Amino acid sequence: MDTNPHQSDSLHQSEIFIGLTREQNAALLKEGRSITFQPKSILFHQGDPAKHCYLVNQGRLKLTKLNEQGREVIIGYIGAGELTAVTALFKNRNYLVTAESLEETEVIGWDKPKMIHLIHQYPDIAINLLGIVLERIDDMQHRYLEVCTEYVDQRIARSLLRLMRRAGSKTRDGILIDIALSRQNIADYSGTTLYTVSRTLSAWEKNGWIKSGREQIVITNPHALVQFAETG
Amino acid sequence: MDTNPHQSDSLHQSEIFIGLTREQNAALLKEGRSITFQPKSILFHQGDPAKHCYLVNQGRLKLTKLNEQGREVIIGYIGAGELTAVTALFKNRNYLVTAESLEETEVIGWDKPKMIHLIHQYPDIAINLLGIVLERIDDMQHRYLEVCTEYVDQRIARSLLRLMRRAGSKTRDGILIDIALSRQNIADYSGTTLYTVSRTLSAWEKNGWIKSGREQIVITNPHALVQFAETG
DNA sequence: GCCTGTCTTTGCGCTGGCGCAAACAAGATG
DNA sequence: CATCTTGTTTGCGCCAGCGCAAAGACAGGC
Repeated sequence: MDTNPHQSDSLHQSEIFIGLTREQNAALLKEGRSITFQPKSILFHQGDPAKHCYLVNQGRLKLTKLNEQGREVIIGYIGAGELTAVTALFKNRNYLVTAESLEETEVIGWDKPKMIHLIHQYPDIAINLLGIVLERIDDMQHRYLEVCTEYVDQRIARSLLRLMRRAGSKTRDGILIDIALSRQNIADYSGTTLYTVSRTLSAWEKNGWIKSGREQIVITNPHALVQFAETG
Repeated sequence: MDTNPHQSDSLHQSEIFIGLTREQNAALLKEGRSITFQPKSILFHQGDPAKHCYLVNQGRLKLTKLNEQGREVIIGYIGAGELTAVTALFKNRNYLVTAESLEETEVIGWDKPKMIHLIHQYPDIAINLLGIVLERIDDMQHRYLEVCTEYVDQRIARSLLRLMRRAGSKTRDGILIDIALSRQNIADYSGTTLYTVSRTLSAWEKNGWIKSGREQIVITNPHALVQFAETG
């Protein structure tokens, strides 16, 4: 599937459209190209020449990064209304991360010349992009600080809380993180190992702070987790 | 000192001016406000309401970030032609880091309304800002990956190499890092402790890779350091 | 309903790196 | 030149967290 996107879905909620008129909005969408990916597809690999920037319209992406030895970390999970690979639009570079769809995922892609042209017409787009990119810096700086200064289990708590805020849905038991998350995934997102994650979650389950299953986390006591994340 | 900046110095070298005409360039400078700080002055504190974005014209700034317990990391060092606190222009937020001058430092500051106005006139400014900010994301993502996956001494090697590229000056013995750097500073920049840095540097000095003194590092064998950083 | 593959748990031993303490070095000050 | 302050080195003990290994749990396919 590979069509022209039209004004629909949850698109208008994205930060990239803030302050744009209906016409500007439509022009932006018209220049983009809608693509739908099956679950577990790779949108792009870290190191490939960066051609397109993507807005997620529906579904969810996992962004990962490898070092020279092949060790992996998860940079983030992004969902509807969020952008990735903005680098492709402004630098002649390779993708900095690998993007993989978790579910069936629809994205809108723009290439560099089109977006540069659009920005010259509607500078508000650039301002919105700056807002989005600055948000990511904030996130990365925080997580960098945390991994440098805090204990592993604090960081695991912070990871769960972050994922809860992005993808939490209320259930009878507590707040379910609506992403299939293995212990390994949580480890890669927290800068630790699956063993340590498993031990830590077991302890929290005994405390009654969470309920966990196979690739599933329900947070039953967010307040306790916040407290723990901040004080250790 | 607090005057109107004029076209001089090394200003034109900054990424923010790329592709601007002489007039646009002048307009941008005209809206900014030049301020000179004595060594070891605080430009702004993390947590203060973010009012101004700064371009360093001369001198050098240290950017640091604290966590809830007061543990500190160094986010980076920036010199002439580089920007900080771009957040101030696009988010109604507080400063994410603390900025301190190392030497006597001249900066140009812009506030939000002026810069937004300028961008609407000259969208290329926004494109340049995006390039700058994306560069920082790249840096933070790399360092995040490194602190999650690599050994301390690899990270110390990478820190020295980064600082060498930013502030290295060739001398008879090797490449001198032209910043007063204590072991503590290197530790805060690498996510470790001053003791570990000291031990590691001692070992490298024995290997003949570096020569170090009080708050001073000369890299005598950069290639060996690169090799070590990548393979451990 | 059984089998297979993936995910999770937990015991156990090990080690990378932390951090105290104490001695030493190098500028700064007067 | 003597003193003071601030930075550096290194020995030593310790522990947070890693990672193997082996067993257990769960889900999906046929």
